[in-house]
Amino acid sequence: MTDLLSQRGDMDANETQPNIAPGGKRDRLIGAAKTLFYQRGVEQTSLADIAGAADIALGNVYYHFRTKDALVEAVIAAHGKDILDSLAHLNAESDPRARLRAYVRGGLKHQTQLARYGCPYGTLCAELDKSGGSAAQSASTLFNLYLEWLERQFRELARPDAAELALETLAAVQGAYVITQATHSPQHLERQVARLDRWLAELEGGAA
Amino acid sequence: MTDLLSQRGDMDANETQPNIAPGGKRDRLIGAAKTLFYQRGVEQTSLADIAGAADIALGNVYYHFRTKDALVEAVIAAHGKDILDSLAHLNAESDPRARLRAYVRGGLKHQTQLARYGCPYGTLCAELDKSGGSAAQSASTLFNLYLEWLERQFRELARPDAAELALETLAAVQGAYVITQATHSPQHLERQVARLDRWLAELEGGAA
DNA sequence: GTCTATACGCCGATAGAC
DNA sequence: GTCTATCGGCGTATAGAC
Repeated sequence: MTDLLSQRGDMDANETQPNIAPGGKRDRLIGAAKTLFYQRGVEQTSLADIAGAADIALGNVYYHFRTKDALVEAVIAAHGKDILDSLAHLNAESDPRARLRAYVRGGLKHQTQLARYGCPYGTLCAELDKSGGSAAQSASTLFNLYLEWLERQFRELARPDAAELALETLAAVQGAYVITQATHSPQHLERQVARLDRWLAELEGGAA
Repeated sequence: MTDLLSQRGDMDANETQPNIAPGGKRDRLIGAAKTLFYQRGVEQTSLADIAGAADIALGNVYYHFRTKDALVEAVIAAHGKDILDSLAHLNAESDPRARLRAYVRGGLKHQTQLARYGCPYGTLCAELDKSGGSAAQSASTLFNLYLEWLERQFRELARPDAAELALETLAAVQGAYVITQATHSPQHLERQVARLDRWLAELEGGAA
């Protein structure tokens, strides 16, 4: 999980400088794959679909990624970067309680997508886990990014049970996403988010 | 959702009495499919896998189910029956609070499986939802069975917010399952279940 | 009803021209 | 680096003997 974000896939094989420009193509492939994997699932998305969405010839995909699995890993790494970016954004909030409340309310921004396709990370983890490949382990690290951040916030609230609260919070959010997708009801998400926001607002714990 | 459990698949086409014996073969196919769909996912499970696990020739599968989708629907119906059975079992508890607590503790019986493959119904719903087929709608009815039962229990506890509490409970349980699978940690499930059990024990509400 | 054999299409991956 | 063409394998579904 340490070098999850520093790795650039599997390009730098043995050449000193394979290509200076990181190339829009590689990023376009990852972006298209990220979207399609999320909407249709990994197994239901063919490399031809991804290449088409990224306007790249099918055979050329293999220049950037040796196998489909390598592309999956790159998408996971891109998700990790997205998560770190959003957490950095949350850190701009004034105090830990405000950060936590902004975190749970953040799901409302993707209400429609969540109701259709569920949580991008949760559903990806669940699918890869059943496939049994090595990518499952990489995907589970995405949750750890959230857990560590959550635990830090609760510690700053001087809560001795910070680790417990972090798990409880993540579980509550994930549960809300699951029933939101299953029922296709964005209203359910609003209700659960409002409840969690209230819970955090009333949670005991002084600022550090 | 009404006739989810009464349908027997798509056998009774136009024959008066196609076959008296419901046949162990059909049930064996459904049982094998239920297990494999759960462990590997629907898309990753081929009909050859299922036929092999059920000791039935591949071509013969199509005598019992016109398409793979029909088999998926039959598995969903079987899940519905399992759920109703387990709920009927819970109804043997003396009072609604005891029934609710027995429900959340029930997950501990499948701790190992949950840590490996997640919730059988939740992961199935999530996968089918992305595939876009008609089976997704059928799968979502499984959650409704739980929601209706949960709401009934909270109503018997004289809670005016019974529907809200039902959603909250189901979301909490599903969230616990998601992080249990993602972290492969049965201990996390124990922790969350214990917390929910305590919450239910201390929840205000008199017996009806 | 149950089986074997096979049609047909799609997908991951490769070869090789440019 | 990028493209076209294609191989090999697998999966759903069907045909037809028994």
